Amino acid sequence: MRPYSHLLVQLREAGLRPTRQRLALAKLLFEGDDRHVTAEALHAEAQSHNVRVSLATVYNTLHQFTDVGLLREIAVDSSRSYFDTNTSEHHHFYFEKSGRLEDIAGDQIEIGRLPAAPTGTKLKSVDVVLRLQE
Amino acid sequence: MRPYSHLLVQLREAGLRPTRQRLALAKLLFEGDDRHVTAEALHAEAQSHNVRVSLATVYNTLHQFTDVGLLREIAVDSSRSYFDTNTSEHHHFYFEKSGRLEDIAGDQIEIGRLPAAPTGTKLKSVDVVLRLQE
DNA sequence: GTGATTGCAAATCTTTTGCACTAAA
DNA sequence: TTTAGTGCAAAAGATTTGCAATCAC
Repeated sequence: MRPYSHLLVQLREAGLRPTRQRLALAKLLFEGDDRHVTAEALHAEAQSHNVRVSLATVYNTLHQFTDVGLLREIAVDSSRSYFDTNTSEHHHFYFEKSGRLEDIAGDQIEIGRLPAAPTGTKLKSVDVVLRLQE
Repeated sequence: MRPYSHLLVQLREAGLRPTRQRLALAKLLFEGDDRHVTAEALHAEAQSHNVRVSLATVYNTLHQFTDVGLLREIAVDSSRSYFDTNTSEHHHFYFEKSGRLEDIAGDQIEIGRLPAAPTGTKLKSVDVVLRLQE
């Protein structure tokens, strides 16, 4: 039995070499429930699982995964980047005090009407954030 | 005739001493059309108008104005903070390549249904960002 | 006067980069 | 081999902070 073969395939298909670091980070990110991570947090998690990865590689990997569509980057706080393992259409609660993000299923928010994208531009995404005070 | 008396009053009412720097920045921000600024951009604008203000004071002032409700902070890019002089309910187009923001009137986007705020939290705002590719 | 505000420079925090080393194909 | 990927340390960029000097009241 080959462990993590699906992750291996997933990386290969995305055109990324399945290196030890990428596989380990993919395992942390994609096994289990959907999650929201910062680079710093994922790096700490890797350390605590005895995965040796540099912070620079964590940053590189998060961006590469985002580029190939395995992750989605969420802008809710101008001081840190969050990455979401759920790439389907959905929205977010943002707990301002704790900095935590929580998914809102796409069908939980109905958007009735949208303005057209300005000429010469293409609508890339509709991001809805419900900011919460705790 | 006292110039900028309305700005002066506005600051006083907010509990902020109308210092030379705050008045000058308020003039740049609130006279004329609604606008979106970064600290860096406002600082540069002040310089070019021969207003001597330090960048640190621009940051302080933007945050103080935000705290008293004269500005609204917009999170669209994890690397810089934008401040919006339009504090009424509305949304934004974000031109990813150029980093420009454009207002969308509140009534241009209809949100039909929203999930309830989780127990123990209060909904502070509903932020909708339409990301555009140029 | 006295307490708030400012400016400067240093510090901090997140993220990126250059480059020699290592590993995957 | 050959080329992509990694780690490190340094650099970069945005923002904050400490503190003495200055200003508003």
